[in-house]
Amino acid sequence: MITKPKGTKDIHGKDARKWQYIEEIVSNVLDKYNYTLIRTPLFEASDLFHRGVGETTDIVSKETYDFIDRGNRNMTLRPEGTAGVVRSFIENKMYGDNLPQKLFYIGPMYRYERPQKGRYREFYQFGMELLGSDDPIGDAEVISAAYNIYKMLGLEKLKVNINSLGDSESRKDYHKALVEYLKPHINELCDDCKERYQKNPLRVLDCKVDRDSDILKKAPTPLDYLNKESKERFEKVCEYLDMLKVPYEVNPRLVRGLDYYNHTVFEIDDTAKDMGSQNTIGAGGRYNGLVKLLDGPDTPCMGFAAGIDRVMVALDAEEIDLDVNDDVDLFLMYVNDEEKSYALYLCQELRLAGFRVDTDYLGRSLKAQFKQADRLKAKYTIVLNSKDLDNNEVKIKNNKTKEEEIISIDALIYYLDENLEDECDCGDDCHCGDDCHCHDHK
RNA sequence: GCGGCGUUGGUGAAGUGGUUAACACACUGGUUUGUGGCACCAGCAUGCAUGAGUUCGAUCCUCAUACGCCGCCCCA
Repeated sequence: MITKPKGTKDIHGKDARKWQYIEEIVSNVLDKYNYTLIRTPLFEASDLFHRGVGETTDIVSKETYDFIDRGNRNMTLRPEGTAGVVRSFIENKMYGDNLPQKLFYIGPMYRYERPQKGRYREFYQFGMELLGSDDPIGDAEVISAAYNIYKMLGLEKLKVNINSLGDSESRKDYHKALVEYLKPHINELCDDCKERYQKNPLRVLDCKVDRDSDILKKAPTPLDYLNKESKERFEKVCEYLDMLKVPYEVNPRLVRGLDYYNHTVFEIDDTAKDMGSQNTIGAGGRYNGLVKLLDGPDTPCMGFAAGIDRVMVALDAEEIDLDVNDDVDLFLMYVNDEEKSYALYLCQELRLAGFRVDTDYLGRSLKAQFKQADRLKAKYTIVLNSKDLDNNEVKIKNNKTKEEEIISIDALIYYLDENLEDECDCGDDCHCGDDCHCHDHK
């Protein structure tokens, strides 16, 4: 038997409905912020990620899915979303359109890693990018949008960490200072940190092992080296976050793994137990240098990305059961051929009218059809009967109340409309019919 | 890239170096029922991830491979 590749998964059944629901919330919320969807290719020229994400990052140096296509081009399955969006921004000359450009994406990303909880080789992210604004309100808004999406999904145990790496000048100063500070202490650090010191000294800061040691507690942080401008900027971001009532914590030792960040960086964790070691459900920051690095005009940007797989883990850890509706409205039963063809027709009419309708496809006995209706949690059932059909009538049964009614076929749509309308359980006494966006109220 | 544990039917799983691989749920058929949901009866793994080895004989022991889960690294 051929099985799916390592670290991938099939999403189906009730889970698939949950995914759809999450994606719907993301789209709806970001639509209110006036972000528009952008879809970029799942694979790009390898150079895009080598230059954009950073040659020395682990993501690029050891986790990409690379392949050579039949035209001998080096291609890479995208390991993250920002590089592709920026490439598209430049290639389509969006910098010439109204700025800022406010874009969001949802889709699969690929990293060649050992799978574990909340981590797959093919995983899903949604993200947003604000391109062309350097104003701190953008930083605050992106963070709050991210926060609000999680809240909208019902997540409560959120922790927002923010920090500032400063502009390139501040960052350079700090880097130098940190290396000098750590140099005499090198042998007291854990083995991983010895390696980090060589490769990416900033990462020593959030080491899980040495985090509590005096060496790191006393180590300089990026905040200590912000120049005046960067510092004022960061204070503004915090001020705006207060205004937006986003609870956050300044974490001076927060650093990010991708090279393109500067100024504001942030991470949103879910603090519920059972999150495993992957408790970061989203992260982002400002990347003012990236567009220019990729040969576009110097354009300041702010962005965010969330791991949908991890959001699913978080929902699970917080024991939130997304209330997805997978019940069918009506199950149609039949016995003989005449009824069968009429069932086919009636199904179509009701579906076009907007109801979720199902029927038997296996020539099952009436008893088995009733069982099937129960399994599908049909709200209503109809057993087609030749005599009733001759009278242009059907007997419809409410499966909850067990009440049966004989109504004319012409009135069927109206009947279902009336009776299914108040099925909405958003708790807000809403009488939205088909176009229900009840979760908007929650 | 490194480490630990795991892999038995549609599902959850018990189990043993040697004829018929427990039990439950689900599923299918039947009986009963004023057209089902209850009850009862019957059916449902020639096979225990794959490959090789040890053995008279392996699902059970050994090794390798694949996949899964968890952790490290790293990251969403």
